[in-house]
Amino acid sequence: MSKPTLPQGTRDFSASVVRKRNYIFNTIRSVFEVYGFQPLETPAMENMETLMGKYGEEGDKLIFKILNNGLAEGATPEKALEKAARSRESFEKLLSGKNISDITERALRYDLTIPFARYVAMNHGQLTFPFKRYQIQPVWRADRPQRGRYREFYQCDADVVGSRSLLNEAELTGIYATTFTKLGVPVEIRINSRKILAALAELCGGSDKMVDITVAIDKLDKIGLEKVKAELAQRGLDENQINIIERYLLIAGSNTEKIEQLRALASNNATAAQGLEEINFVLNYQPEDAPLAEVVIDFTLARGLNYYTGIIFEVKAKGANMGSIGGGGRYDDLTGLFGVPNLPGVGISFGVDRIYDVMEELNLFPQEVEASTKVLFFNLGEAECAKAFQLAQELRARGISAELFHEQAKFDKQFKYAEKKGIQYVAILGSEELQNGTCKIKNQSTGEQNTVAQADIASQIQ
RNA sequence: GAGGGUAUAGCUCAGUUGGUUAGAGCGUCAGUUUGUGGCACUGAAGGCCGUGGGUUCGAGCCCCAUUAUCCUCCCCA
Repeated sequence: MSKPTLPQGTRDFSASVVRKRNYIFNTIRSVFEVYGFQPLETPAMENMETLMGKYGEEGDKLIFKILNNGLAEGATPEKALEKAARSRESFEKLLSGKNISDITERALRYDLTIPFARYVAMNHGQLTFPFKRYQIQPVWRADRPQRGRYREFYQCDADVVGSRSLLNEAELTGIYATTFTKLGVPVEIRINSRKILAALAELCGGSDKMVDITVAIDKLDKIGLEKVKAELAQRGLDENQINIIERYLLIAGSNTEKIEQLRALASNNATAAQGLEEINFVLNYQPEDAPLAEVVIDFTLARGLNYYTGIIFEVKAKGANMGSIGGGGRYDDLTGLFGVPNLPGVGISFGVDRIYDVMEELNLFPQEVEASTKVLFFNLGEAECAKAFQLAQELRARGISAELFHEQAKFDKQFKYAEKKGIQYVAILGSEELQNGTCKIKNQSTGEQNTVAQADIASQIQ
């Protein structure tokens, strides 16, 4: 019998990790709530056709598919054989990349946006627009695990659907800013507009080149200007076009400086002007009570998902070696994919698992997040134990977490248990205290110890 | 999908040109110590050296394969 293992890229979470993760979830959820978003949950699995083709060619490969049941079963042996034969045929088709619904018709959720779009398309008659929902659930991707990348991870999404107002973008920026400030994580919220990228493509003489251009410039941080230029040339852009892109990529400085430089470069392009207007609007609504979040323009920001049409977001933690910890943007017609056209939307996503890793790396979790049991009653004899049990119950009734040591044991052992579990107070109730109706309360961190009346224990440990 | 590293005690890791009975620190358990923990000391338990082949008189060490895991690229949260 070999040791049991976990599927690649999945994890168990022990008590302290769960507590810290919940701290992040609760912080994000509370911000979503105060901005007026409503919760939604969708199933772990969706129909295959709901997901396929929504994330690009690469994305389809990363979707976890669920094998159909009963691939070789039937009411009679003959039918079972027939079914098995059909399954074999379908499997051949699957291998050659054709119709696969005979083999797999369900798949695990890949993100929260597409299931949300599916939900809105199914329920648009009942919803009040603009519809603001948030969703905190795990998603699954058949990616190769590595640092900051898991096969099962949580996303926390907030989307507004049914409104073209840029106020939504401003509010979502505010959600990012307040959440990361509450969590104590210094971040850069990078924004750009797909319209700016479209304008760049227009300036280079072909909107059809937009994908080529964005794919190449998105790599600027990683491979450098020269290699980006080489890649552009390889993708069929001429010297003049590459020249314009180079000037575009060299835009730098403060937000206002960047805007000026872009204006100079794209002075008479209407699409660029629209994009700049969007960016300006969002910048003018920067929240003032969120000092840890800095909103910066990043004209090289492109983002892969091809359904974005307006403002796009990406969040990077400052001082941590980690990819983006959040992202999102505006999509003009997401539900169109599901037969309900003309419903625009905009949304953002938090990557909790990466936020956790960053907070762990930068040591940002407040100590009290890990607090468990508040007080441990020592077990010092039969009668003492009975009294301690009663006192523990009284504390529990008042919402104070209390434990009674499970057996009579030496002080040493009971103290060590309290220490290891990080229990803040121990309550010592021995024969003497039992007789006097008192109890000794010791603060584990300071070593301070007081004898108090049994009725006063709760107030003593608050 | 492409490339690289690692695999030895519960955990982190040593292990000499290939040579007798594979080590350390931490952790665990027990004792010093049955009314005051964290410290110290003493002792104990705990290993098919990832798995399968091969080379050799002899393999934890060399070779091949395989699996797992970590990292990089692609892409992403």
